[in-house]
Amino acid sequence: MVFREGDPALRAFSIVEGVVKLSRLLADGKQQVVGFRFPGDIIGFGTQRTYAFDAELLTAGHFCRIDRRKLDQLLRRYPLMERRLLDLCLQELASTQDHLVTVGRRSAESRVATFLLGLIEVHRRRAMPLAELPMPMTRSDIGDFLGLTLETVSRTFAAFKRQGIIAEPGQHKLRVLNSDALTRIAEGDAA
Amino acid sequence: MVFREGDPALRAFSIVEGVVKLSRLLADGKQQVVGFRFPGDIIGFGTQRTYAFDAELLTAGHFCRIDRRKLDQLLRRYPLMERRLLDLCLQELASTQDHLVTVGRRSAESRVATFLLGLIEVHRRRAMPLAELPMPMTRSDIGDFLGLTLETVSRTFAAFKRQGIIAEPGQHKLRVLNSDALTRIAEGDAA
DNA sequence: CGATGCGTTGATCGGTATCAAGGGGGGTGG
DNA sequence: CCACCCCCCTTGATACCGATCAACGCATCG
Repeated sequence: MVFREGDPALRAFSIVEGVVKLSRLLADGKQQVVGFRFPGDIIGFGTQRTYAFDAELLTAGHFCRIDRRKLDQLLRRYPLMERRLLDLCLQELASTQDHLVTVGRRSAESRVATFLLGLIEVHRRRAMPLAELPMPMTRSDIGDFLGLTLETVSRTFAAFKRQGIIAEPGQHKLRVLNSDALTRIAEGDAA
Repeated sequence: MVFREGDPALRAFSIVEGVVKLSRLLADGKQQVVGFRFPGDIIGFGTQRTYAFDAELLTAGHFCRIDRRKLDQLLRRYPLMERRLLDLCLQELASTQDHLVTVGRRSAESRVATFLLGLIEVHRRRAMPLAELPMPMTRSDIGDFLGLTLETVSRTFAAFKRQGIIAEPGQHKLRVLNSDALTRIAEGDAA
């Protein structure tokens, strides 16, 4: 765990290495994953007293820790930084809204396809090799992200493999063989 | 319409009067409502070139229009305002994440109950009379907000009325008779 | 007076959850 | 080094919730 929902928010973290799962716990023990974060992302920044969600490291990794008070000092000295944080926050808001659309209105197949396309996009933006993507999250994590059970996620992965759309050459490794098909499936079931 | 997704974002709006529905359009014509906004809220602020969603007025109302360029000037003059905007954005982010939890992991009954509790909360915070809340959104709007069909929303309202939990004394008017029951239903089906 | 939009209710279907059983891999301790 | 355990994944059978299809009532408006 990096930090937990409700902990006093004493510092922000810039991810140097590793993948982080952000999630909220429900009363009945279920969790909703609100997002995954990758190297270069900043988590836990903001102005609230406590963190709004759990952050858990899915792989080995390390951070650049940023003390909140020092951050505040920096912000006072360099007002432009505040603008950057606002940008960041707006981006997160937009992506959370996107995700809401996915979870609210799409079939299981379409959700999983959207998730996989997102993974590709993350790696493309970081100019990482696309042939074989690391995918450190478990079926259960993915299910909690997409609002599905882990069984449904597993079945959907199996179906995509049968159709030759993806392959899993090893544990937590993903190869995308037909991203056009994924795009089609993500956009709607027709076709 | 106040503005549409993709329009150049030339100004922000502070809602003086009225209820606004924020939504995104999907490829297949469906829409996902990402939130409702009420008097006192500010919409369309930010740093992006274009608006990230549609904004539609559900009732008569009017705004205080804020020119983007003037806003930028203000921000340069009063850096503290930027902090306020960041706060606002973080709050929206948190509420969108909450909503994601609702849509992703809950039953139809629980979603509707959560929606109604949210309505109450909005009015409580504005110190408005709670006996009879205005509820200008249609069943369809509510369905698109909660990731349900309008029929399911209608049936759930009917069930709540039968159980004496709510009443609708008129068009777009809501009376909550048993908010404890709503809280119980919202938290989980058990009980 | 017809048209249109919103709401209600009923019947049926299907997708996904749930329940269940078993396999495999990696880590730990004996 | 090996055996065991735990966690994750897979696959199957079944149930159920909510979507879909359909018909109708009611108000508002032209």
